[in-house]
Amino acid sequence: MDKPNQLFKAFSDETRLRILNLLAQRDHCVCEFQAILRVPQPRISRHLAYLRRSGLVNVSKCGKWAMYGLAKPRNSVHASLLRCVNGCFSNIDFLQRDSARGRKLPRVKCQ
Amino acid sequence: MDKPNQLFKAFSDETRLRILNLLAQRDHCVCEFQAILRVPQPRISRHLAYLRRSGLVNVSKCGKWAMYGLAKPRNSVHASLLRCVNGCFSNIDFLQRDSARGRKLPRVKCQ
DNA sequence: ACAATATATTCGCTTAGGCGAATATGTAAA
DNA sequence: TTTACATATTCGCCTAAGCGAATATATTGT
Repeated sequence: MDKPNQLFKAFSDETRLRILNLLAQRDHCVCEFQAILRVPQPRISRHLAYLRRSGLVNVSKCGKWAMYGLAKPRNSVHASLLRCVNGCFSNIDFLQRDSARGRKLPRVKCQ
Repeated sequence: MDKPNQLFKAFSDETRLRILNLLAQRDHCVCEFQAILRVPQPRISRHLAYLRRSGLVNVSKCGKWAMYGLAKPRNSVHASLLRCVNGCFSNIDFLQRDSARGRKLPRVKCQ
């Protein structure tokens, strides 16, 4: 497997774009995504599962939280898409609003 | 409209990736795509229509041929994706094989 | 033990979009 | 004008994947 178009498909949903954009800032748990994105929790978990299957994020359990972070790029398309997250996403209004909300969110105390 | 995830969706199909990759080299008509990609013609026309709707390519009629070319980027995501076409696609084997076939194809005489 | 919190998964439904086969249309060459 | 070529579109079918609602499971605090 590992067809290049699969990675683009992972970027082709708005909720997933918003998640990836937030993860460019720092790792987040599901409940933080809930607070920032204001969408139902099953929807967030569903898309996180999709991103995990695509190899774009990884999870680490930490007490009762599941911390999600961006995975290291495994090929050039992956790397290129990550550069897009960190670069051109700053021109997209609703993603920047998410980032702003993310910055003023208190961290979950983990460990 | 013009949601950023729509552009990624346009990249999320293999046939469309192959078309975009070939267009990075030069403009092509449908029959050239047929010769290079070796897939049925309606499939090519279908995906070209999709790419046109997405604002990624434009057509110009030229005698009995329809010449397709990459559209000028309209925003930063679009520009970023075009950079990916010209950059990281060179690491993808089947796309490079397409490009090679494209290079040795005789041009259609138009005008 | 119980309640609250955090997360994942299943269900049934609905839509987008992929496909090949067939067909329609437009242009040019004979 | 008939024929061949180039392209687009329609059809019916099928799968991927989106959604909310409900529910299951795990962990922690009381």
